[in-house]
Amino acid sequence: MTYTDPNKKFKRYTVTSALPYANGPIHIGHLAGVYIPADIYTRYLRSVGEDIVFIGGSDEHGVPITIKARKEGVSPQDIVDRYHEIIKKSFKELGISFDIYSRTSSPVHHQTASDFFLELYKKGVFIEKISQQYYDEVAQQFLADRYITGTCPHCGFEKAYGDQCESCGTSLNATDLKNPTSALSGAAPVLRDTKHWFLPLDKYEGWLSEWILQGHKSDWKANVYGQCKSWIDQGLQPRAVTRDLDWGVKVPLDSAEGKVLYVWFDAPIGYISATKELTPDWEKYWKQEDTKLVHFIGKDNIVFHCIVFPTMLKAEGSYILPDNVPANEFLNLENDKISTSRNWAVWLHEYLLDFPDKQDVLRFVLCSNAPETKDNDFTWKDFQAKNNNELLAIFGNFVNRTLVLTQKYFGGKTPELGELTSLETELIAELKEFPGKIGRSIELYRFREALAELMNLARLGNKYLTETEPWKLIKTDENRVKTVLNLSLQICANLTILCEPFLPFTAGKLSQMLNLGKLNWIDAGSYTLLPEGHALNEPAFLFEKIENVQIEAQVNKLLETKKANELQNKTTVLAKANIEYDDFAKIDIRVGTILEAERVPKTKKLLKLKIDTGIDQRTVVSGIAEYYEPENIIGRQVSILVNLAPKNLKGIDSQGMILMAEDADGRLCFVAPSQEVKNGSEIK
RNA sequence: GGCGAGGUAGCUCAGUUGGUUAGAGCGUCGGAUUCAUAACCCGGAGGUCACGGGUUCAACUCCCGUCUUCGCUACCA
Repeated sequence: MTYTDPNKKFKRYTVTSALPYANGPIHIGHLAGVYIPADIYTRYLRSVGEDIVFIGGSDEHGVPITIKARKEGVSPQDIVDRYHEIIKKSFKELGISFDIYSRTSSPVHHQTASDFFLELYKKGVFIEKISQQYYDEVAQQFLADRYITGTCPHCGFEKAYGDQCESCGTSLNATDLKNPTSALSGAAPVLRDTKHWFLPLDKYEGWLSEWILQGHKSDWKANVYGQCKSWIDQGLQPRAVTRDLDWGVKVPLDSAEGKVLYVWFDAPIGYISATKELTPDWEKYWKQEDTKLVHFIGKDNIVFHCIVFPTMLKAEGSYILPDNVPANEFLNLENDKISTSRNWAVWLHEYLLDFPDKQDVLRFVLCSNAPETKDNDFTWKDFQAKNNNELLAIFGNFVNRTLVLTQKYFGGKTPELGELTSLETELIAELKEFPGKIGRSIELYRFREALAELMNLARLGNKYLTETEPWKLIKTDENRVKTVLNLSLQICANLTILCEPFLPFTAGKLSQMLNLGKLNWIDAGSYTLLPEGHALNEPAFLFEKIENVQIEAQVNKLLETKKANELQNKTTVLAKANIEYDDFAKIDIRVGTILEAERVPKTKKLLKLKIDTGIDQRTVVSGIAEYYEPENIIGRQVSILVNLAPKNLKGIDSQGMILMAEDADGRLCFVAPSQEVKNGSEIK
């Protein structure tokens, strides 16, 4: 029985958490954004007595995994096996309570995804398109964009990938590359026709608009709603659901040899296949209108879960749609973006080793600091402060002082509840409100708020003890002390129930110390959870202080990473292959002077320059607007490549290229003669 | 440039449909206390609600503009 659905519109819940990509371990960003909120939500609903399945699993297909496998000389299966195990184990140790943690390489998933595709195919949902794609004739296969390297058409970097140039950061199409080379065989690939199936999102625009823009205007988070609106308003395009690749779910059609489902198509179906693996009753969790489907994801996944996947479900026809998609923003680490490739992260499996038995500390910190409404920052100093000054000082300390006093005065047995003063009746009335307040916040996906409310219950307890001063009263009025400690113990019992979704390990310890049986949310709010004379177990600390040395060790670890990264940045790009003098002689570089400069409207980086090259005056468009103000560069001498074929940019014919030096972080500056020379002077 | 989400106390965040004196936690300062892991409890200080206009009797809240952070997207010979 939930607080926000008193009429019981929903009879059961399907909660999914984004499938982590199995090419690396889990870090705190994943946890704060997705898994901790999802786990709190799930544990709460279980405690409330709802029928719920909590689904997770590894996303194991896609090109990056095949690339990593090639690099390491192992099979893609080896890669996903490795990370799947690390991820699964670390989730379990943190207490993320999946009902099933599956994987998309499982046979059930392959079958399910395949069937799903076939069903849409039979319904005539897809459109087929033939396009040209690079094919490696030596390796006899089509090449994913990532498998093609070549010269970047923008910056000339020779090892740009087919989807992106790592030198200038531009995203590319493989067909943009000059001198494309296959990473498989080293051969020059050729363009070949290939057929692919597309999901025509454009045809569902009207429906999406009605369902999301009208139907979920008030209950979806602002960031989620806004992002969806932005996509729908801009107009949706058909999206390819298949790829030429041999790692993934095979396209179940005769004419689709060597093709697999595109990873974004197969991954969300993983939620369904995992449910299938979990229970033969899976259909009621996916196909009955009285099931509430909730996707926990990060903001990078909004479009897939709000637009693409629902369109797939809608097109299939027999599935329910998500009721909510509570996407979180991003978590930063020590003022810098978390990055797997730069190793700038706190890795869960490392945390679990460095801070044994402190799962709840991480859960607490990441929940209280979760990026629910905007990007947030994790710092080790804050981690320490939250543990020492809140979790320990308020929660742990209250429990400890209550148990120690009970041990001391009453031999560890729950004393009897005597006469109640107005102080107690107020306390009892307040206590009664907590389950509802916390529950409602959780149901509305306001986990920070819920956790803060939980802490307020411990505060209430501390205040009660301070106000009644049982350590003084014991000398004069033992009966009164019995009442005070009885109620304090009842608060501890309530904390046990209410903290479980957030701090399951603590709940376990508390339950053991209080010698409690299994209690549920419905029991909370009561002041008679522990009967008179109930024997307690030996008290122990719930939390321990985190010392400066431990924090310094973690900070130093990050500083090391930073140093290593800087070193790496300093290493310059390797020299290109040798050329003959004749090749160089073809290049005509002159010194010229900037006569005019203005911004190209509606661009961020482009300046339109008029250059006196000594030969002529010509117009050049240059991407330097982020580094130079137009008015500051007029009259400057620059180097200009004058015999480059003209190119039209934003409607302007650019006749040449200004030479720029670029450092590791992409900053540009002019390359110019060290003293003024005549315009038109050759550079050689 | 377009779109989306932000910009509120030193830090992390609340502020519902515009309505007394803008709130909370942590930190800080002071007090009280000693049952408790120097913890708890009480109190104080601390805010031009990014900035500039406008609507209104009244604006953190609504409208317009500017600056700024993050994300997506375009361009960057």
